[in-house]
Amino acid sequence: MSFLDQLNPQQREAVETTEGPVLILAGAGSGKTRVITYRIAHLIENLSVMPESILAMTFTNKAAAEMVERVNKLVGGFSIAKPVIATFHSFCVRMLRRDIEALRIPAAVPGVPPIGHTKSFVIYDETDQQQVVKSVMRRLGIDDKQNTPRSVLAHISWAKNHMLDPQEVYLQSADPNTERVAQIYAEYKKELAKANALDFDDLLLEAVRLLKAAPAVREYYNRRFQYVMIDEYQDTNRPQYELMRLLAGDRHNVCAVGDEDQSIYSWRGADIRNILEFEQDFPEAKIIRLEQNYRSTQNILQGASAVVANNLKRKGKNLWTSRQGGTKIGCYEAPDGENEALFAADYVAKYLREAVDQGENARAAVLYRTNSQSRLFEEAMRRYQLKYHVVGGFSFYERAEIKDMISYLKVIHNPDDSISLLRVINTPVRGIGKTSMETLERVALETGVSLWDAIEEAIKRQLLPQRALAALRSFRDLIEDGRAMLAGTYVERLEQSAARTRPERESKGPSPASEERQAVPQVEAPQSEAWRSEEDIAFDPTEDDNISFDFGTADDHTLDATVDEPTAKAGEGLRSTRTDDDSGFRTPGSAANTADILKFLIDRTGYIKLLEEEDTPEAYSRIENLRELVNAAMDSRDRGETLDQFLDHAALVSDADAYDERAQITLMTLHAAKGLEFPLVFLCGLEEGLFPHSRTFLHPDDIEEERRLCYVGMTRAMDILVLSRAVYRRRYGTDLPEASVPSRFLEEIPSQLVEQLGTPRRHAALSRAGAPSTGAQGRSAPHDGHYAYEDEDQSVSWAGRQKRRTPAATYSGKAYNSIENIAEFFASRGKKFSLPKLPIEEPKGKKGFRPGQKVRHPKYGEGTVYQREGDGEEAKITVQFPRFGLKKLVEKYAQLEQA
DNA sequence: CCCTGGTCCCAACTT
DNA sequence: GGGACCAGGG
Repeated sequence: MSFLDQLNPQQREAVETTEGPVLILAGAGSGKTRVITYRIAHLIENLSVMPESILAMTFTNKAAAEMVERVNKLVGGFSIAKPVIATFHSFCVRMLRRDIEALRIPAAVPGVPPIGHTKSFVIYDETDQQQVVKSVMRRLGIDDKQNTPRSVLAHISWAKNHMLDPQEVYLQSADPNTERVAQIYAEYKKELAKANALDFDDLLLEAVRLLKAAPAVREYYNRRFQYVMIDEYQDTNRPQYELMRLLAGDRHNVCAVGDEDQSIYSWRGADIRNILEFEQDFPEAKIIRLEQNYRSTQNILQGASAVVANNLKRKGKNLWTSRQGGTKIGCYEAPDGENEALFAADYVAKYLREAVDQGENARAAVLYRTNSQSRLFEEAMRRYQLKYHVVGGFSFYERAEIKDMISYLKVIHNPDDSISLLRVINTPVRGIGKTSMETLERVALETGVSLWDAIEEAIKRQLLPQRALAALRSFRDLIEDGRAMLAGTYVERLEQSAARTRPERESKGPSPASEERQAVPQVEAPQSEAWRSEEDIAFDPTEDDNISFDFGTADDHTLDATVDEPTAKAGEGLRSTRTDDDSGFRTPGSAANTADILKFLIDRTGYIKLLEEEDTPEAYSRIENLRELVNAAMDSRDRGETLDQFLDHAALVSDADAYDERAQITLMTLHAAKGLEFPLVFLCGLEEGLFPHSRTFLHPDDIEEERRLCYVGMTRAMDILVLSRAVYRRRYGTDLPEASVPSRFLEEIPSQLVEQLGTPRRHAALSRAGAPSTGAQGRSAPHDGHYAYEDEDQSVSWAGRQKRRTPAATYSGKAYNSIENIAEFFASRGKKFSLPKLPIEEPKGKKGFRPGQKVRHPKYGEGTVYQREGDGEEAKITVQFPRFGLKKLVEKYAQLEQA
C-alpha cells in the first residue's frame, strides 16, 4: 500500500482508476512511466489481479525494458507469473506465431496450394521489402523516375498504416502514378505470401485481421487479458488502435497514456485523432491530466513550452515545475559542423568531470535530427577520449556478414523465403551468377513456385551448364543439411546417402526449450521461483487449444515468449519419420539448436576462412561480428528459444538495447530520445532545412510535427540544455559547405531564458588571409580564413553552482582535423587535458615511397611515384607506369619495391 | 560467365 | 560516407 503514497493526487487517481476506460494526458516529465508501472503494481499487489492477465504495450524495446525493470522492483520476486509488457510489434509476432494458421485456408484439391501464412513465417525488414518491390517493378517493366522503389515502398507502407488494400488504393487513385503503385502493391503482397513472409506493417495488420476474423482466437485473448495499457498513445496508428479496441473486448479496461504535444510519428501513420477522440470511442472514459513536471528546471520547461505554443493544432496545457529558475538555455553558434561537434564534446567533458566530482548523476545526451549527423560527434568524442554510446544508426543486425548468416538461417527455417535465398545463394561466391539466377527466376515464374522449388526443378531438368548445376546442388545440399539438423534428422539424412527428397516443410523439430526442461532436473511445482522467461506457465487450464501458450515475460530485453512446441502435428510433411525425441538427451538424432546450425553454416560455407584469407582489419572485425552472432545464438539457446524466436529477436530488437552502462554519453536522434531524460542535453543542428527538416517545408502540419519534435528534445533535459547550430554545413562529406539559416525554433524561445555561449569574433588571419584564393577555394565561405571563438568566461555554473573560471578556449573554425590543431587546442586549455593518443604510424622498412622515387610492381613493372596520400601502411600511392599509365595503389597491399 | 573496381547518385525519423 | 550499377578484366 505504501508505494501509492509516493504519488501526487492526479497520479494516484490514475493508478487507482483500474476499471473502465481511462485516458491519461501526461505532459512531458509528469511521471507517465511511473503511473503505468505503479498501476500494474497496484493491480497485482493490492487488487490481487493475476499478473499474466495484464498487458502493457509500448513502442520501443527500450521503453518496454524499462517498464519491466520498474515493475519488477515494485512487485519484487513474489510472483512467478509476470504481466506481459512488450512492444506492439513483438506482441503481435507472438500472437501470430501462435495463431496465424487460424487464417489459413487448406488445400481443397491436390495441386491447389493452401492460402495463408504458416507459423514459420519470416519477417521482412526494409531491405528485404525493397528487394521485393524492385523485383516486382522489374517484372512489371516499371522503371521511371517518378516511382522509385523507395517511394513506392513508402506509399505501400502508408497504405498499410491506413489499412488500405491494393484495390482501395487503386480505386481511390486520381493519377496514373498511384494506379501503378496499387499494381505494384498487389504484386508485392502476392510475393510476400509466396515467400511466407510478413513485413513490419503486416505484423500489426495480420494480428488485427486474426482477432477480427477468428472468434475463437479473439475470445482467447479477451479472456486472457483483463487489463490493457497503451503507452505513447498519441503515436498509435490505425492498426494499433484497432488492436487496442479488439483486445479491450467488452470489458473496456483499457488505459491509454499519451501527450498530444509529443506526437512525432505521423509519418508512420500515427493518428492524433486516436487521442483526441478517445472520449467518443469510450463514452464512459475518465480523463486524467498530469501537469506537474518533475524533470526539468523552470527555464527549460518555459523555453520548450514557448516553442510548442506556436503550434495551432493542440489542446494546450499548463505544465509546471517546482524547480524554479535553473541554468539558462545555452546557445552556441559554431562556424561549421566539426566545430559544433568539438564544442559539444568539450562542453560535455567539462560537465561530466564536474558532475562526477559533485557525485551527481553524470549523464549527457547529444541529440540530432538525422542519423548522419552522428559521425562528427563520434569523431569529436573520440578526440576527447570520451566513452560514448550511439543509439540506432547502423545496427549489428544490419551488417553484411550478419545479414548473410541470418538469411541462411531464414532460408533453413523457411526455404520459400526467396529474398533471403537470393542473398545467400551466391554468398560466399560459389559460381551461381546472373545468368543462372535469371534461369531460376524464369522457372519459378513459369511454374508458379518459389525459387527454392525452382532449384530442384532446374537440377532435375538439367536447365543449366554442368558447372552451374553442381554449384546449385551444393547449395541445395547445404540448406537441406541445415534443415535436417533443425528437424533432428541429420544423422538419418547422412545415412540415406541418396537423400534427394526434400524434408517436410512444415514440421519443426522439438524446441530446444523442451530439451532443456527435460535435461535439467525438473522443478515440478509451478509455484517455484522460476520466474524467468524460460519457464513455461500454463496460463489457462481450461484452454482447449492443444497448443498451450505462454507470453513469457519481457524481463531481459528480449521480450521473447516461450512457445511450447507444437504437438508435432507434422504439417503437410512429406516424410515425418521423426519420432518423439523428447528423450532429454541430445542424441545425434535430436534437433540441433540455433547455435549449432550457425556454426555448421559458418563452417560449411567457409565464411570465416575466406575472411581470414582476406587478412584485412575489416575482415577481422567481421569475424568478430560473426563470433558475436554465435554468442547471441548460444544465449538464445540457453534461454531455451527456438530458431524462429531467435530470428524474431533479430528482426525486432535493435542493438539500441545493448546499452553501454559505462558510457555516460549517449548520441541519438530526437526520435530515439522519446521517453528518456538526461541531466545535460545538447541539441544540435538547429538550422532551417535540417531542423526543421527541409522535407517538412511543404506542409504546415509537418512543420508542427517538427516543432513537437523540438519540444520532445528540449524536455529531455533535466538541468542543462544547450542548443547549437553551424553557420556553414557540408551536406555531403566532400561537398562545399553551405550557409545556413538559424532554425525558426531558436527564435521562438524567449530571449531572457537564453544565454549565448561563445562569441563569434573575426580573427586576424592566421595563415591564409590575404593569400590569393585559388579556384574553388575562392568561395566566400569563412572557411578560408580562420575564425576564433572565445569562450570568454562563459563557463556555465552547473545547476546554479559556483562559477568556475576556465582559461579561454579557442575554437578554430578550420577545425581539429589534424593532430597539430588538436595539440594546439589542448595546449590552450592548460594541463587539465591531455593530448589524445592518436596512432601515428611510421612508414616501416623500405616502405614510405615518396614522389619522384622509382619503384617496381610485379605486374606493371617499373614506374615513378607521382603522389602520396595518407600516412602509414594505409597510404595510397599513385604511380606512373610507362606502359600502364597512372595507377593508385595501397602501399600495404601493392608489392612495390624500390627500383 | 563471374568478379572487381570505378563512378554516379544519394542521404529523415522507426518497429 | 556508402550503396547501386556498369564496364572491363580474368
